[in-house]
Amino acid sequence: MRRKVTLKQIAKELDVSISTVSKALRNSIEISEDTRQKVQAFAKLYNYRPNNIALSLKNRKTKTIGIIIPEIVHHFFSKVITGIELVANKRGYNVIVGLSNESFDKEVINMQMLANGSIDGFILSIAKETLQQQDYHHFTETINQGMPIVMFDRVVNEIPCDKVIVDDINGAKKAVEKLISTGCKNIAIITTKDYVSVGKLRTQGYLEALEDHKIHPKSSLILKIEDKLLSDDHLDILEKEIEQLFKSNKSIDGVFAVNELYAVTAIKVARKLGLEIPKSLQVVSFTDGVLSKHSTPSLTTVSQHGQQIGEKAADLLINRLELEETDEEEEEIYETVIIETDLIERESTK
Amino acid sequence: MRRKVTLKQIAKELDVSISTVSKALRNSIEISEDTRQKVQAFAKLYNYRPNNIALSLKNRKTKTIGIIIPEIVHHFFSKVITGIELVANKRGYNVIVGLSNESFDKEVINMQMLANGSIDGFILSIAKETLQQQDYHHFTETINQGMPIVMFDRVVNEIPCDKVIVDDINGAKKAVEKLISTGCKNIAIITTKDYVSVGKLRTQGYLEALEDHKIHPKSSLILKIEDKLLSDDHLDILEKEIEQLFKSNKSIDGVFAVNELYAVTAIKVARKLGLEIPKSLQVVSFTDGVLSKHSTPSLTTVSQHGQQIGEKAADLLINRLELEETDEEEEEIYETVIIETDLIERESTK
DNA sequence: TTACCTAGCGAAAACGTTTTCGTGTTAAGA
DNA sequence: TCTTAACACGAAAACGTTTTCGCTAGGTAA
Repeated sequence: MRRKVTLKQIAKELDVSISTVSKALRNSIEISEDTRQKVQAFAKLYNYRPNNIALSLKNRKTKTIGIIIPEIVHHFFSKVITGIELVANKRGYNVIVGLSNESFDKEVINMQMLANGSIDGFILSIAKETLQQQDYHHFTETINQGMPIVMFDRVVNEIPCDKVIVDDINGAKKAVEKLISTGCKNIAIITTKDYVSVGKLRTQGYLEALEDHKIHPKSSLILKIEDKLLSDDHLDILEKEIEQLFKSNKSIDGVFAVNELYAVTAIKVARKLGLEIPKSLQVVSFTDGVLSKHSTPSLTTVSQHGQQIGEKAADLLINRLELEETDEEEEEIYETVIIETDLIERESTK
Repeated sequence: MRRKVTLKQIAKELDVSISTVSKALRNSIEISEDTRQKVQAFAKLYNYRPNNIALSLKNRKTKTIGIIIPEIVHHFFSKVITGIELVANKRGYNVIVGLSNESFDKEVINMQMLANGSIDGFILSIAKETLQQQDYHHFTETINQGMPIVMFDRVVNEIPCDKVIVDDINGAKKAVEKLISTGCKNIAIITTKDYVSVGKLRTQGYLEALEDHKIHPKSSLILKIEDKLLSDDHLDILEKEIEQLFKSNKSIDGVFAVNELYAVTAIKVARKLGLEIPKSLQVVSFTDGVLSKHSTPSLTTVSQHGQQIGEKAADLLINRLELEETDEEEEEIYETVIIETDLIERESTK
């Protein structure tokens, strides 16, 4: 087992100085053709590669991006990571992942672990607990220390940083309009409590779509689920709540669910109640994940283009990192990119 | 914007030496109570944190684990990452993720990027292309340079490293035995071509289960799918193949699918052909993902405990890293941990 | 008084690079 | 022969730590 070879070892072996080796490997004109060849041959033989850590220390940058997301076992977030990784790698960066698990403390700790030199900047989506507590000091501190952040999906406006968001309102509008245009008169929404920003926005889109078509929203058709129910353990509670919704509103002919799970659960319940889909009940969901595509009936859904979001976020971050490099005057102008959604029509609507 | 403060700056500010500051912060007895308090107060005020990169360089270890997986938009792999991240964080390590995208080249490049000092060891699952080409030099080279590897799920025996694998054979046996015990007489398997190691093993389990029950396997009931069809674009081809299987074998009353997608697709096709599930056709799948749980009917499935695999892999790797540290004599004894599967019974079987 | 100990601190090396700034040798020009 | 310039290379600093080893001043023991 031979350890990784260093410049020093090569220098010693060839009886030249470290500087000479370094220069020879970088094809400096200062070094004679002879020496250069000798060094390069030797380096190749021993498979020399510069030590990244030493380079990071010297250059004061790591060429690594830190990602903090609430969870990874989630179609949308893993798609985003795929996108980030794609452009990061293309542009010579690595990606280091921290999971907040929707917890404020873990988010803070994870950011501290990474902010001490391990990475050049963050791409993150805020934990639910953080959104609830509205404590964002760890973000501002990080930014104040000169480390740029790009937020995606779950963002807060008061933080000065680039952001990549989904057009939740319009996405929801598209979904509801689809239901309206196919003849639904009583459209229910299954959404989350308002502190989940995306839930709130999608609810808003739902209301706007109804308003645009002169339909008066009924509060009995708006079901707000306590978000913790997303965890699988509470699936039965979720089912009960939805069943209650259907039973007390027999006239429902369309459902807009703000995520896949709510949608498939709604379908499951509806079937149990003898409703036929899409004939007597149409369903549209948000988030185009594996469930939408492969459940029966497959779901008409609003696609958020997670990968594209990741790609954009990575580009924004790296652009800013490399701009700082040349122009020490950083402009404090931050961008908010909105990624448009698409409505993907499948079997759950007419 | 104030940049991160360093020992040097604190030293200058307080008019002491760098060594004194360092020692004071680490509560060395060499430093007087007075100085210690002064330094610690100052450090706290300016929120001093040691620079990770400098520590990594000095200690010759990064406290970071490199993960290379074929893809991340996949329930099993993201579960594994969750597990790795969990114990890594608990034990003071970070996690850096590389995606091979099932490509040999990307696997090699990713490993090279990380192996140059960025990480202390790898946890990985081999890309399909690598398995096909059977070129494993990048693994042996990494190991020869003194960097430990832990492989999980898709492993090759000839590489000297710790491994964490699923008991695919027994998992498949459990699945098939479930079908047999509920009265199935003609059990088909939908699997992958043999170069995918896990597909091969699950097929083997299927055959063994049949044999154990004196059932003669029929080659017409074994459908081997070209694995590239897993990508969504080829869904229709997959459907056609399965339809063909059912049509030419009307007597099939049980299906064992080696992954969720094959299973739900089989169910879809079966329904189209008028088969009732689980009454006239029972289905068991491998991999307990989101589809199994939430599709209708929900799937009886073999759970691989991805998170547990991740946790175990991380523990194995970190144990080895910290063993190297104390005892320079590394024992070249590698462990292969087998994680048992569980059969989770749901609606797709009787 | 001499010798010695100890508390408290600083200098310097080391981790592996890159880069700036010498410096010595040789050959060409005057 | 002397000056100068090009050439080829080396020394050293810097990135931010930790740690070993010395050093000094003051105190204690003989």
